[in-house]
Amino acid sequence: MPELPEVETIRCSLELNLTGPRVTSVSGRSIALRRPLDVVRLQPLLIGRQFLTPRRRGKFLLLDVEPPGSLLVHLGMTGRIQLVKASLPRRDHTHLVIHLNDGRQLRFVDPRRFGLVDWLDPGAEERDPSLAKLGVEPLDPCLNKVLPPLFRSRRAPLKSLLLDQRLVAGIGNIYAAEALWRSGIHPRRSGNRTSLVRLRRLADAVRSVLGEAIERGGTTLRDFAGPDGEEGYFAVKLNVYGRQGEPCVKCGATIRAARIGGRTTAWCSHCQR
DNA sequence: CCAGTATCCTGCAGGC
DNA sequence: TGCCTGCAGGATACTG
Repeated sequence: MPELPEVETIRCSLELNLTGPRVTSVSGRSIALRRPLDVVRLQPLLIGRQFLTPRRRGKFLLLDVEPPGSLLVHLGMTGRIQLVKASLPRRDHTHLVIHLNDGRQLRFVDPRRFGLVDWLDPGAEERDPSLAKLGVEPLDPCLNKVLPPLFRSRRAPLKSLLLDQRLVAGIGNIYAAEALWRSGIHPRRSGNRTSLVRLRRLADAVRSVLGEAIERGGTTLRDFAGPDGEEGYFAVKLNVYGRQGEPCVKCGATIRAARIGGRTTAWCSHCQR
């Protein structure tokens, strides 16, 4: 489900609400997620420990604890993290529950099970097979210097390149489509057939689209810091994603959609060349 | 190495 | 109403 802005919003919420209490117990069912979830292994690693300020890398969350070590979390398509009172009924597909000594629980819920929760010993980050391959952080101010040469050496469609986490880490199907629309570039255009000027524009669009989404997430964050404290997903104003058949907000032409690199992609055939 | 496809899983919307 | 199909915001193993 979530892309970088949603993960960053969750990270921010956990920074405000998860640091402090200690873990009293860990429960759940060991089950096949993207990586096998091993609840029994997590118990001695987490019990008695305290969460520190969480970090994010691409769409991964790193929940550091003291003494040192980290929970590595990825939400896949349908993963959710809840930080709630223990009395709140559990949703279906709650795979892991971390009990805290202030009466709350950190829960990992994931119906489709494309997500993961794993343990990283101190220093294991660099060796983790998923983390090690990740490309540049898209919010890095240098993105418009780094992305153009990277994309120019590929002939896959820009849409596919944006989704490749080894090149840029954190963009998903929604924000890839939105960034292409914002920069006026056709999603099927090949990397090596796109000018450096336009690639710089694409990089800037990626940064601004993600940045604005995070700001809106921050706004939502204030709203949902309510009684149950459930993580919510926020509705960003989307200009092309899911709008096929509707008029382009810029030019009025009909938004089209097709599969590119196996993923449905929407674009404006007039604005995007 | 690169590009494209199949695949893991559940839930839901739409067609008949 | 129920059954079936296809599709969903992801990552990766595999193929050519």
